[in-house]
Amino acid sequence: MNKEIALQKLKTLEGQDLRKLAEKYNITVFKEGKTNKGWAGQTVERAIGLPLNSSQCPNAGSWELKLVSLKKKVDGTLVPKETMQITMINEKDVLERPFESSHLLSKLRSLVICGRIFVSKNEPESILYKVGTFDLKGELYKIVKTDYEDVRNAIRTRGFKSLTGHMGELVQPRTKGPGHGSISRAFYARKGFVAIILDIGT
DNA sequence: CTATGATCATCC
DNA sequence: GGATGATCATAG
Repeated sequence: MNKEIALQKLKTLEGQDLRKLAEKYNITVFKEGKTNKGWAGQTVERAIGLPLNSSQCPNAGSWELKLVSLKKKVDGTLVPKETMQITMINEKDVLERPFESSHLLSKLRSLVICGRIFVSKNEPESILYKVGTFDLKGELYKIVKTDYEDVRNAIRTRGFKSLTGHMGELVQPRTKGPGHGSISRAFYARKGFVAIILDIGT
C-alpha cells in the first residue's frame, strides 16, 4: 500500500469512534483492568489494512503511521496529551550514522500522523480527530539534528545507559520497552514538537 | 525474549 | 501540571 492510498483511507476514518472500530477488529483495549497502550494505533492499522508487525522498518514500505492522543483544554483548544514515541534507539546505529541517514530522520520525513481525542483513561470513546503528514525541514531540521548529535555525544562520552529524558529540545531519548528490567530506549517527540507536526495550536 | 504499537505512574 | 522513567498487549 502506498502513502496516498493509506491517507485516503484514513480520511474516511476521520470523525469516527476508534473504540467501536477496536471492537469490530477485535483489538484488546483492556485486559484484567490493564490497558493495551497500543490499542489505538493497532486499531487504525487494522482498519486500513496494514499488517501488525514489530519491524523497525516502516511497516508499509516508505512511510510510517503514528497516532497521538490529544486533550481538550477548557477553552476548546486541542493540545498533545503526551510526548510521542518516534523510533527505537540502537546504540551502534546511532554512533555510526550521521543524522542524515538515521532512522530518526527517515521516520520523521515520512510520517503520517493521526490525532485522536483522549477522553479519559477509561477510553469511553475516542474520536479520530485528524490525519496529516509531516516533512522535517528548515529550522526544525536543524534543531532535531542538534538533538540527535547531543545524543550521540552522550553515548560516546558517558555511555548508552546515561541517556535520560531531560536531554533534547524537540526530540528526547527515553526508556521504552517491555518493562521488567529489559531496558531499551527510543526517541520521543516533545509535546511542542508534536503540536507542530500535527499542525494544531501553533 | 525483544521488537512494535503508545500511555501510565511517579517525581519534581 | 509537566516531564521522566516504567510498563502493557501483541506479533515474530
